[in-house]
Amino acid sequence: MAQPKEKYHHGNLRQALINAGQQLLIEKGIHCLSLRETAKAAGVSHTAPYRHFKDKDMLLAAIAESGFEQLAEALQNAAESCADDPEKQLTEAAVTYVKLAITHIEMHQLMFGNILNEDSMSESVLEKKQRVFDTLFKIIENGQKQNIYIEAETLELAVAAWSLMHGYALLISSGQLREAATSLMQIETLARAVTTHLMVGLVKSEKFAEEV
Amino acid sequence: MAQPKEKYHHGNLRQALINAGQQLLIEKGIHCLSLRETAKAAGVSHTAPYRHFKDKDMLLAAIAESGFEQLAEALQNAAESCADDPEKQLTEAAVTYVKLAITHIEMHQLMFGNILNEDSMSESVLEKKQRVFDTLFKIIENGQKQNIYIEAETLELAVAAWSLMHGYALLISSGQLREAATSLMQIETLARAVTTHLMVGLVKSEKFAEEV
DNA sequence: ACCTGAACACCGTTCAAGT
DNA sequence: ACCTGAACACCGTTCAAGT
Repeated sequence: MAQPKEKYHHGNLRQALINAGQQLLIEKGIHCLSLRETAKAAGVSHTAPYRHFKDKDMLLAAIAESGFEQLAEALQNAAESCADDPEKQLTEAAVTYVKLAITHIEMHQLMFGNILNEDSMSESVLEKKQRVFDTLFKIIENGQKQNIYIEAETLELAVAAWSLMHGYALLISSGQLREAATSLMQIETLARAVTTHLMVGLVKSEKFAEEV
Repeated sequence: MAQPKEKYHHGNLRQALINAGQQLLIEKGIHCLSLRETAKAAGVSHTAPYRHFKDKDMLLAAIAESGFEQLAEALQNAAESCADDPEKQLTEAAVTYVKLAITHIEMHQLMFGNILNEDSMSESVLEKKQRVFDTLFKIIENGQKQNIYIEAETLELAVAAWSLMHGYALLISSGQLREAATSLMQIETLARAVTTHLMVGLVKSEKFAEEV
């Protein structure tokens, strides 16, 4: 009785394939994740997945779905842990984003590495992906309401913040910043520094005082 | 006489393979670029490339090399076009970076999409890659010398700037910002806005005046 | 030295066939 | 309905063999 979806020989082959695929992704990397091996790991023939996914991309998107969910939730938690301090909210969100990205490099690459085609994402995947950006957007919006952030377009500020943390995470995870930061602690410290630079700006404020 | 490297039936099979590969990369995308097709396009058997490249990754790295070179040069030109104005230098570098990334999406993805293994890059590739970051670093350094940018670690500021433009370019090229900007003009406008936000900061400067 | 062709162990996908 | 096995057209890589 338990679950309503008792099937052929799996309780739920769809979910079993997603789990097996996620496991393989973590263990062997995105470029060694094959449909055939995923099916084998789930104990079915290599054509069985086609009962549940139109093609390989659809399986990958389904695997990424839980990643988007997890990321949105982590950002949400980070934001809620310091709801009274918008600046800290943004810093913590950035650190959370970067940490999650580099501790789940393969998953992050699947999610944001241009591997998934937007067309091969179901509505529920797109919705979860959107939630990631929405969380960030709300942090900025909140900071503007509390009169901490400048009154520019919220979207512009959110894109700036997202670009910064996303770019930083990718530069780290692709090894481009190996000379600047290697240990997890250095990476986090640099992440905080970089986020602060965005909040405070690169240009000397005295200069603006002069100009204005 | 011309070139010293007159070979079997190609003047220079190595270069012919790089060119053919680059062509295929642009036409069909990184995931449809195969060694076998590249060899075929260059008019040799599918095993001939192994005379010139240890494996497929080495061929890909060689293709990316010219991309790094081109990018470093474009950034250099952008910087030189306004050597007297550090703020403009950074904005123009960012716009140049983003433009090049999105007009050569496939190449940019090969260069920065975590496809190439650092280990499978020759010294000359690594050196050209480094030049990209160096150009950016020098723009910041120059701005600091001219007393325009704050006196923090140059490396931190350069990483912030690079993260921002890199993240923005990748978010654009992977379609994550389709709702925020679609046309090339919108993309450029948003790039300028985002770069300005980094330079000026998200946090209201009055707030700092109060605090200090 | 430089290139080829056959061979190997993999892919993703399709399709007729089985229960 | 759900799954299988053979088949197809691709991969990257190795290796003995050709000139």
